[in-house]
Amino acid sequence: MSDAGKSRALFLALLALAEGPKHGYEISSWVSAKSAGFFTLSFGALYPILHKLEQDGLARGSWDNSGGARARKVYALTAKGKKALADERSSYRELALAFDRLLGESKG
Amino acid sequence: MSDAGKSRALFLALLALAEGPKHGYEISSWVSAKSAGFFTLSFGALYPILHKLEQDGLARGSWDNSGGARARKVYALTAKGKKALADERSSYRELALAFDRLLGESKG
DNA sequence: CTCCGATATATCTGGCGCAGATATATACGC
DNA sequence: GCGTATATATCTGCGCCAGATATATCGGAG
Repeated sequence: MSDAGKSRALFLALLALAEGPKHGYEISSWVSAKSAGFFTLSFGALYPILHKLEQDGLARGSWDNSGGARARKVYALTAKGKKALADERSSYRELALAFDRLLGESKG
Repeated sequence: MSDAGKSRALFLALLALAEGPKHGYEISSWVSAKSAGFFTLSFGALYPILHKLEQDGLARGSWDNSGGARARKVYALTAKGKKALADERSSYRELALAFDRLLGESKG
């Protein structure tokens, strides 16, 4: 198997952050909303990804304790993260093309 | 996460069998050839799938001991298997559409 | 003022899909 | 007789992810 599209959850998280800085809960909501419920990003999948993103320097996380809100950690894509997303995008495009070729050949 | 596209290997195996009955080794070769090497279906993934396909009545397997060839088990899609493939196809289409909508929105 | 649901982050567990390694056996060319 | 390609099969380990669980705060309903 090709390893393209290895982790959907990672791709979706990067996609959410590409629109602007967000905290975990917000990313999860964004994914559900923007995909009309088709995709769901569970917290059990999301948080480890967020930590890895920060650890690998793809996103910068900063605590927002601004008054009257429970503490939330806001993540913003770094330049490296934007590049990683671009890579994921082209991987996805290749994957989709490969599938389309296969699907196109057999039975219109 | 949506469970669409849960198993690429299964989809690829069904796709190979849709073109005509094949045995395991042949399915693996077909996938590599038709995708120009983009996809690879390892035997460790393929054989368990083939057994499950037979067990679930999606494919019928029959041993071919015809003279001068090592014994090979040829699988052919059943009506149920063809329906399963049609379902996989439409699942894939939905998945691709969902991704395209998401990708289209952020950064054309 | 208390309960409850929504917000919010986080970890742990188990299941599943798959690649790679390994085992076994036969056909064919050299 | 030997190596390579053909052929089926299982086992192991790793990575991804859903669901369960824990903890804490905020705002509104009662």
